[in-house]
Parts: sequence; C-alpha cells; structure tokens
Amino acid sequence: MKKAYRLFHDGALALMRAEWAGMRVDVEYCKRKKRLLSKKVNFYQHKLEKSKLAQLWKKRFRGKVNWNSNQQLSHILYHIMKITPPKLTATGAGATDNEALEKISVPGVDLILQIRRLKKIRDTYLEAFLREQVGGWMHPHFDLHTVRSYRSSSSSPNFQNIPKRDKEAMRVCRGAIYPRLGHLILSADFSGIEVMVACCYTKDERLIYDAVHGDMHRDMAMELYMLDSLDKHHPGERNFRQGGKNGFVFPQFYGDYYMNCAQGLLEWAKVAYRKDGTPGLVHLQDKGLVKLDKKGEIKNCDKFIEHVRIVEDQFWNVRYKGYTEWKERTWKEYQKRGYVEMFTGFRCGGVMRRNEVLNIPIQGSAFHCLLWSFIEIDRISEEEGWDSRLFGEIHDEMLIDTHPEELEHIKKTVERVTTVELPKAFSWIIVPLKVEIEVHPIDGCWAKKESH
DNA sequence: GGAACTCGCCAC
DNA sequence: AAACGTGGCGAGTTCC
Repeated sequence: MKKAYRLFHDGALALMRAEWAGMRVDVEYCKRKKRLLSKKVNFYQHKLEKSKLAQLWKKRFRGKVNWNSNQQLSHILYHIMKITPPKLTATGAGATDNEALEKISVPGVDLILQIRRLKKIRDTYLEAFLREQVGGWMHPHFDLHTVRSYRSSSSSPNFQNIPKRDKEAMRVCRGAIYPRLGHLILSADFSGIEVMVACCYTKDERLIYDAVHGDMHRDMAMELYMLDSLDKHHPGERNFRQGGKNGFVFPQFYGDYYMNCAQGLLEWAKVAYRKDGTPGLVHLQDKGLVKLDKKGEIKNCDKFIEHVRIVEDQFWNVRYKGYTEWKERTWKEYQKRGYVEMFTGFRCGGVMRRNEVLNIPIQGSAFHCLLWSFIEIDRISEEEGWDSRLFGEIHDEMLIDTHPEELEHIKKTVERVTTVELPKAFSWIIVPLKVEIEVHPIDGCWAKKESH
C-alpha cells in the first residue's frame, strides 16, 4: 500500500510538471482547418438535403428537423422506411452507429457518415484545442484519481484520444500540435506491455514464449482462417493477421467469446486476400467454413462459428492453460476476499464483474510501468538540468519536447530506464521489455514523421 | 437552465 | 456459468 501511495504521489508531481510544460498549438492552422472542414460539411449537407431520405425526414419532423439527431434518423430508417435494424443499442433502440449504417444501402446514409467523421475532427479536436489554448499554448490535465484500474485519465482537452489510425484525421489533428521553437517531439512507447504484464501475473510458459520469441497474432490467424502460410508483409495477407489480432487475440484477452469474435473475424476476412489473389471469404468457402451467395456475400457461417469455438477452446485450455488457471485462481480469490491486488501495491475492491477483476490488475500494472519510467525520467531531467521536458503520456507512451542537442542522450536514457532500471525496480517483471522510440522533425508537428 | 441520461466515437 | 477492459467528450434528449 505504501509503495502504491509513493508511486502516485511522485506520479502526480511528475504529471503536474508535464502539465506545466504543455505544448504549442498552431491557432491559425486550427482556424483554417476548421473553415475547410465546415466547407466540406456544408457540401455534403446540401447533397444530403436533396436526397429521398431527407424528404422523408422533413415530411415526418416538419419544423423540428435536426440532421444531427440520431433518434430522428433511427425513426426514419427503422419505422418510416421499415428497414430491419442491423444492430440494436444498449437500450434496445435501432442503432445508427457506423457499423449499422454501413450495412444500410440507402442514398444519403453514406453522406451522414462523412459528415459525422468531419464534424468529429472539427468539433471534438480542433474546436477543443482552440478553446483550451491560451496564447498558443495548451496544458491538458492528467489525473490519477478517476480510473477504476488505477490508470490515468486526461481532460481539457483529452490528450489520450487524439486520432491516430484514421490517417486524414491523424494529420489534421496532430498537425495542430508542436513542440517549443527549435525543438522536436520524441515519443517512446512500450511494445505489447499488457501482454508482458499478463506474462508476469499468469507465468504462463507458452504466453511468455510467444510474447518474447513468437507471433501469436500470426499463429492464431493461420488457425482461425485455416491458412498454411501467412506473409505479414503482403498487403492482402496482412489483413488476415490483423484479423487474428484485432478480431480474436485482443478481444479474447479482454474477456470476449467466440460468438462475437467470429463476426469480427469475418469483417477482416472481407478485406483480406491471399497471394494468389483469392479473396478472404472465397478462401473460407474453399475450406468449407462459410457459404456465399451469387453476390459473394455470406449466406451461412455456422461452420465458421463452430470452428472459432474450437479454436477458442484450444486457445484457453491447451495453448494458454496457465493463463486460464490464473484466471480461475484470481476470480476465486476475489469472490472470497472482495478485492484483487496488484504487484504495484494497489488493491481494487467493490462489486466487480469477472472480466473487470481479471483485466484491472493487468491494465493497471501496465500503466504503472509507464508511470514509474515517467517519474524516473522526469527526475533525471531535473537532476541533469535538461532543457527537454516531458509533456504528456498516453497509457503506455510518454512524450518529450526535446532539444535537438540532447536527443541522443535522451534516447539512451529512455532506453535504459524503461528496459533496464524498471525491471530492477519492479522485481516482478520476469520478461524482457521493449520500447519503441519515434522522433518527429525539428519544429515539426506531431503528425510529421522523421524520415530515416 | 442545469443535471443526468443516451448514443456515438476517439484513444490504449 | 458467462459472455470486450479503461477512459473523455460532443450533441441530443429528458427531467426537474
């Protein structure tokens, strides 16, 4: 308990200094991009209002039309147009999220998706940067007292959910954020830290082997899609591996089960293709796992679901048997004592679901690896009088506003602290840790990558 | 007019 | 038996 307190006490101080450092925002850029996005939104909005969908909408809601209202959209699609909802919300209404709308081929629905995407960038990110900045500087908050798993959170603005995967959104949003003049942004993130921490808790031999030497995403993709080879550098085959990773391995570690996973796996199969050009779904049909209709759409996937069930069973009861045993022990212990403990000294009590109990120690401790490193690097930077400053953190990643002349020293320091000092301080770490350091150009924004 | 809720969506 | 973990936030909606 005392070491947990110490970590958060020191952590709060180090994060405070990062908040203090803050980051530069290109105000004129944000305003320019906002205007550009508004133009695009208006363009799509005009097109939308001319559609048949919009006519029905106006007829039904008359003076009360609100194009942003998903309730109204849901009503038009699922009550007026009598479309069967492809998906329901938590409260049982017809869903209008991306996943649902993509399955509806009604002219205008595609425009709504475009409008939403652009507005998200404009209103959630650029608008927030402009609101939060003062004189071209913003200082996102980092909190340690809000999260059940003893991770951190961020707000005003949230620095931890700025777009990354959607390349256009990434460029627009991260393009607004800069280091101090003459400096560069350096980011360092732990690779697969949650899996590494899971190794430490479960001590599962196969998991340790896979995390250190193997490629479990590739292995699982090959089993799930019945492939005899998989080249992850081939653009089509890469998506099979992505399917194994994002459609099976990650969801499974979070506590999902085969029925949901099968759906995700099929989505990835749609965008995957083999080296000889065979589309993913056709490949699955050749293997007898799905039946396709004349249009190439899935008619029946019962065999595939059953196959995923068997792979899941093997995954937990054979491959990662030790992990399963840890899950049982930990869940039983929680039921008996009413709390779950972390290696880092934190104790989580209260009413929790099974998946929460099993995820919290892993998620929390993984963040504590980052936090310990963050504190140590902050301490060294003060002691050595660096001009460079830590200015943010995203769960398993830290960001440093770096003076170019200090770059090489900082790289070495980060590498040493995260992969050598940390495992010494946290003696429960029984697997090697890897850190990936990325450097952005001098005076370059967060979107620009340094060319090597 | 503000609190609390729903829905949707961004990150790890 | 159970059935995807952790957040913040914008916009709409409902309640008081």
